[in-house]
Amino acid sequence: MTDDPLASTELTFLLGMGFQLVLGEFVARVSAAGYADLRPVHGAVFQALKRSGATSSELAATLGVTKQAAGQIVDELERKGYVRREPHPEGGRRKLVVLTPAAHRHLEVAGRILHELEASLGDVSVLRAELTRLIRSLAGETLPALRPVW
Amino acid sequence: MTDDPLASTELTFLLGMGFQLVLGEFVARVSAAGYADLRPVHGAVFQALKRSGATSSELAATLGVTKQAAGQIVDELERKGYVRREPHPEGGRRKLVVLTPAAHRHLEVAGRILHELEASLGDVSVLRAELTRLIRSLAGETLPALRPVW
DNA sequence: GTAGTGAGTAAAGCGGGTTGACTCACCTGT
DNA sequence: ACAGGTGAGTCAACCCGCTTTACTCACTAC
Repeated sequence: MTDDPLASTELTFLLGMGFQLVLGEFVARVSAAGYADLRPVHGAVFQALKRSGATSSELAATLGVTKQAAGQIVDELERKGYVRREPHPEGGRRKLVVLTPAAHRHLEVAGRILHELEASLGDVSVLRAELTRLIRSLAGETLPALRPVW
Repeated sequence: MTDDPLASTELTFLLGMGFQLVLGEFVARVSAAGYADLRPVHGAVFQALKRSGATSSELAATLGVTKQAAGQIVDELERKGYVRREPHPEGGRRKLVVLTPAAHRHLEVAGRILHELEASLGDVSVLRAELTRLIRSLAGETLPALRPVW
């Protein structure tokens, strides 16, 4: 017990493995809930758009990718019925990308799954506090985009 | 302070962001130390081979990729002078991939950087314990391969 | 010997991004 | 009024790292 190999494993690997396991479990449950056509990056898109939408260039900045890549993701989500491109209220060539009701339903399901998952892990309040401290000490005030990392 | 936005952030995102930040800092320091030609997966290869080498098929299993992908990685590291293919002592078509002195030097540098990085983060013993608990509860005894996730 | 097994390799394909070039709507200065 | 600049969007080409498919070859078992 005291010689658990994890005790001598680098912190970096512990973080990576923890993230990989939690994310894998989340993706599996979301997929089982009928969303096998969505990748984690699509969840990030939904989060970014859920308040009042955004242009795809704004979305690109949030996701930390080029605007072309963001455009491709929006194309795909539009084909699948999760977003629509509307004329932008401020005009120009801008288009406002907004979520459809299907996307809002997905957000509810994904949120529920995330909370169930977190609850099944026991008391994670200490872990949350420690991670928060770690993130603040490395990133300072401004949090970077969580790049698609899978 | 009590309304830190991170307090209401999903645990999954906290893990991902922590991992991304720590890994990014590690990669930046390793790169600055003269190893800009190496990706994290190469570090995983070095770890897997450092004791007594392995065949590329064994390496593939460790990394969680196909044997062709492992072969390509070995090709690249061989070109860069970090590994050699030797005849395998047990014969067959097997080849034993072993590290060159350059790779061992890299392992020393990377190890030192990891420990400096961890030390600069203050007391991470609680974080380590919590992560260990999380990983055990999701993965059980057998730890999965840490897939290249960047 | 002949058939099977398993390591290694060659080639093509693919997913998800980037780079570069372009169009078009709207400023802005003169 | 209109010439030039600016920024959003999009098309096309490319690239990287991995997978899939198909094969060659060394050895083993019958």
